[in-house]
Amino acid sequence: MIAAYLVDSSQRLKMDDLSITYLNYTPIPITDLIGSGKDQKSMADVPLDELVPYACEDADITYQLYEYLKQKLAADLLTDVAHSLDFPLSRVLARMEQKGVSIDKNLLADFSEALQKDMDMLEAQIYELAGERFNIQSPAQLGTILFEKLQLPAGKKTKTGKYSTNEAVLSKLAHHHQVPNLILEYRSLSKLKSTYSDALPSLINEQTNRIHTDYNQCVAATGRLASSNPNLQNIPIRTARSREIRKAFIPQQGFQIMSADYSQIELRVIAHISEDEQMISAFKSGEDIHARTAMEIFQLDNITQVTSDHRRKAKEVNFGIPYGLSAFGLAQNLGISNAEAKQMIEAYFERFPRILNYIEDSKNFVMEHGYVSTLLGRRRYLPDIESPNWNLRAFAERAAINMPIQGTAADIIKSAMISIDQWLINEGFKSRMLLQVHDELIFEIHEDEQALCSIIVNKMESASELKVPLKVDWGMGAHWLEAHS
DNA sequence: CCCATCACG
DNA sequence: ACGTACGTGATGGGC
Repeated sequence: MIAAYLVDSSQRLKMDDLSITYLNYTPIPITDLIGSGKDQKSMADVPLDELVPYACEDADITYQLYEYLKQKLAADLLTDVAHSLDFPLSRVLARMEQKGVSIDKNLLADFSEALQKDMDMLEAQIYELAGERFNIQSPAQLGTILFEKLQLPAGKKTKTGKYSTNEAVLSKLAHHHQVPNLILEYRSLSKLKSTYSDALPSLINEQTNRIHTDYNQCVAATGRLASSNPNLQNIPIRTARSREIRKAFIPQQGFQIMSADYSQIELRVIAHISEDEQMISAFKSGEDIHARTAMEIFQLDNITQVTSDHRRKAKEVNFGIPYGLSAFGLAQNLGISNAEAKQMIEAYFERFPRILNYIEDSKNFVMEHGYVSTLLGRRRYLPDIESPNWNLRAFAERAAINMPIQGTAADIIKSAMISIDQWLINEGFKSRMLLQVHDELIFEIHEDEQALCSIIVNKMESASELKVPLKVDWGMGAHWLEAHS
């Protein structure tokens, strides 16, 4: 199983102060790995987790290790995604990590200051209304204040039996008391400040003056990447104030930030895998897919009959399908009755019967074979499908539905990344790929190379030939927010 | 160290 | 009749 080997074998060198120099200029001494003199081991005896297969393009020795690891793994690999995709991609990721991204720390410093002021005001109001001071950040203390002192109706308990004070619970309390809303407001500001505004500037590397994330190729069970130290795949965007953070992601002098993202890639993948004619024709003709879904679910004859409420509901169904949605989950998210949600799902499957087939096929496949796989053959084993525990089995079923979809989308963008990076390097362009956020690629485009944008978009759209076209939206600007179309 | 919460696709 | 949508990572509280 590829993932299992890669988890242990191919973590790239850490991008701390030391290793940037290390990566660029110093070949890894082979003796560090196999020892020397009479302690010297054969290459074959080196535990896989000590091998660093692809750290430095310029170092012969790392290349040898890379080749060695390829051979070593070849005997064990079930498929060739490792060779065709993940090994080549590891070099692309190493380049992106080393390149890093510029951060406007003055902007973030000002932002932090403004956040702190607002938090201080909220804090005072909360203490006033609660009638005492307490730690707002402590769910335990907050629970006591809200549900014992103020006698507000407690919602769900957490799984450890304590009062839940999460977003869903506090929102429902909004009309009982002012405090819950103030808490929510305080939390969102606090999150922005501690996780982003304060943290990012402190991670600027002194040598490069940029921040360097780690891309982990081996943790996500679906084949997605993960980003850490810092995580640059969860930079805020959903609210007006939070997306200010994105203004701090800026290009170096003479460049612009360009962002290109796949439109509806997971739904397109479902359309392809399930071969549902309705959905394929909707994507082929470039229709508004949520409006089209609304027409089908609510049995409307004409697109002009689709209200914004229809569309909103249909969008939520489309969103939930790849997760193995339930009537309960849909009802919760839409604030509608269980019965209405159930009816919508039934109507959906009646109109998109092949999607239902896909779900049933996935469940049957995983029960028979113990795994599911993506278009390129990446596998996820789901042993819980045999569990006597109903809950674990249900989770495994939903994961079996989701992984081929999420994973195929990951395969596609990985393939695009390899071809774009190779092309940028081979042609000697100054522009570089900086970041990947699951369905989005972010570049730094040199001012003389703006013509590259349409070629990048083209390469992304032709990364895979599906039964539906792939569509990419893109934009360019003086920072990430402006670039994100 | 785990838990709860919340940021993203 | 069961509990409740998939995949991640960072933070602060509290034991």
